[in-house]
Amino acid sequence: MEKKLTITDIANIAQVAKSTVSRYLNGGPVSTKTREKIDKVVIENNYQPNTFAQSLKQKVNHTVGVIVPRLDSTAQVEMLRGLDAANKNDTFLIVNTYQSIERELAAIEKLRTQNVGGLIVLTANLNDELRAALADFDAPVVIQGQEEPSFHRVVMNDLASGTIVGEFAASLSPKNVLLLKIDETKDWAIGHDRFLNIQKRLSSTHITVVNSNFSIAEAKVVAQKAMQSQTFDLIIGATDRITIGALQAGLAMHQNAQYIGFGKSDLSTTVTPNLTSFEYDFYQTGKQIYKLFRMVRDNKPLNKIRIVIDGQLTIRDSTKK
Amino acid sequence: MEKKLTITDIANIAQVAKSTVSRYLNGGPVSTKTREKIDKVVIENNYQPNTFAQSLKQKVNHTVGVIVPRLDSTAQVEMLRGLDAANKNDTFLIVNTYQSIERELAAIEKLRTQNVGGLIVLTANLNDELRAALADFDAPVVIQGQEEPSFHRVVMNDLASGTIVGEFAASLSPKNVLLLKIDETKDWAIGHDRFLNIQKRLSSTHITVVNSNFSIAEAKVVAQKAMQSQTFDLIIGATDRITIGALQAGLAMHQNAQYIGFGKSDLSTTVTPNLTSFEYDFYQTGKQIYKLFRMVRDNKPLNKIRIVIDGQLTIRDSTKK
DNA sequence: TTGTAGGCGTTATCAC
DNA sequence: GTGATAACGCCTACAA
Repeated sequence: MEKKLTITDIANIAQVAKSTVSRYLNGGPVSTKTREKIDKVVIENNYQPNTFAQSLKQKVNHTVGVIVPRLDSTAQVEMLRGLDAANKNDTFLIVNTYQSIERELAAIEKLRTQNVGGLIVLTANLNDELRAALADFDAPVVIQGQEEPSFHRVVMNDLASGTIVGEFAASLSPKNVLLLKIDETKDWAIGHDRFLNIQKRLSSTHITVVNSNFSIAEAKVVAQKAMQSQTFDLIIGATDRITIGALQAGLAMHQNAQYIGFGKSDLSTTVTPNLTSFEYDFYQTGKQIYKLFRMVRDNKPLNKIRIVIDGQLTIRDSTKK
Repeated sequence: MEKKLTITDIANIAQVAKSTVSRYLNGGPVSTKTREKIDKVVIENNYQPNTFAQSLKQKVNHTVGVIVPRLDSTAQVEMLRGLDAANKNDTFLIVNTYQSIERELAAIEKLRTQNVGGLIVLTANLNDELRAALADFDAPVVIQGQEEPSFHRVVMNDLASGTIVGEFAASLSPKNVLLLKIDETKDWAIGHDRFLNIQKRLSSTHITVVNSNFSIAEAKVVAQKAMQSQTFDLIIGATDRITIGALQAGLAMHQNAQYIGFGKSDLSTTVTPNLTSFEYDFYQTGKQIYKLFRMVRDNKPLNKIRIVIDGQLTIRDSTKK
């Protein structure tokens, strides 16, 4: 816990100029003899360069802010894992905004004052204010989750997913369907796109649509209420968690429905019955996001880039009667 | 996205010396007239001071590294939320180590080179190497989760919890008990302390002890295997997730047991039946950790400080026959 | 109250 | 290959 040594200190100890030490540290040309001298001193004193001084010079900041709406979500955590896996030499500053717009704005502002070298916004759900704040940001920005033409983005192909799920759902010939979705003003991709084609494919079936939030508990309450007046034979939830809430409601209300979820949580295979679910690979998505970010930072493309991630339907017990 | 303005730039524009601008920025004495001049320029140009240059002088680094073994855990995320809530003006650098010792060592090393102003290690599970690395760290370190006398720490009172759970379990007069725990070499607090007094209180009952990891899936597999040769009427899992895995195994194997978990996940109240669980308030724990960290950083106490968090048993349907 | 002149630790440029 | 020396952007005596 002694005070940190500087490049000057070890230069003095090793009897060389500090510029030589700097060269040594950065792999510049150094004679074997002096290299050994410096080696010794550096190791003995466990020298660590001062990052601030380095960054002060280098100007390129390798800290990138990652804004995530919540951490208690498999999708988010998997994307973070993907970012980590693809990461070359950046440091991620993860900021949890707890699904609050105000916190998100504050986070952007704080990250700005911290001069992060870029911004990755997961499950971006932008209003005009956020859009403006991000557009103003003086470093590359990549967002994920929503179709925002004015930003570089990685989006899930929710329209196509809906078609696939809708077709599969139709093939089950349900009589009375419950759709548990998210308010589309809160999450357009999930609340609107994901369900658009489901509803189209089931247009000849009786459908009840109810909004929930992302928690199991809320989904259970909402589903239970819907079940008081009707009996459903197919329930599609906007996420696995939501579907699980519905499943528990179904159990409590003794309704014997089939269930379909979205996501790739470990929950789907551990709940009984195992959940049929439309799955996105969020780990790979995270990698893609990082790659896109690097691309944007390095090449500063003129046009906004859009990457689309497809998923696939995995059929499990919850849709086998 | 223009190049950043410096304090010198705005000094030039405002026709004052840069030291005056610096004083202005730091609340030093500035006349109303010049203040207004500078105000104008700063706002118009949306000036942001360079954190690196600032930190280079200030020496006190307000970036705190937070090492967390996993993010897909209610306990961890709640502690992070507590840290956020208690946070005064630090920036947390969250590093997920994915439960890997190597990654944890690497994380410590990386955080060291980043000169973080401190370290908070959640659910610290230390081996000698980690212990050494942390002891060497040239900034305050606070750990959580394990009884490590050589570190400032916040620990859960797992011994007392075990007593409470054990007594309650005994009151259910079970005939055959399954304990699903964690390998004690992997997590002493949970694997050993948490179960020590449970086993004591149930010493006159037939007990089977099996190890699992923290995932629902693994717990289910392990429990199912145990159930092949025996029928249990009480199952106690080391965490809620583990208990839920067991519960699903029980369902699959048509065993009608009672269940007790540990933790405070939203799962316990959404699963059917609702889980009786010994609950710790990890959000408050997170706050405590931050307070302890601040205390340590500011006062540099000579002795290691230990804070103990108690929990409470919440009885729900899973132990009501 | 203001401005001048260092200095924080590092890297980059240039002579040597 | 090496070593002065000048930046980087900010802060802080100190002098004016």
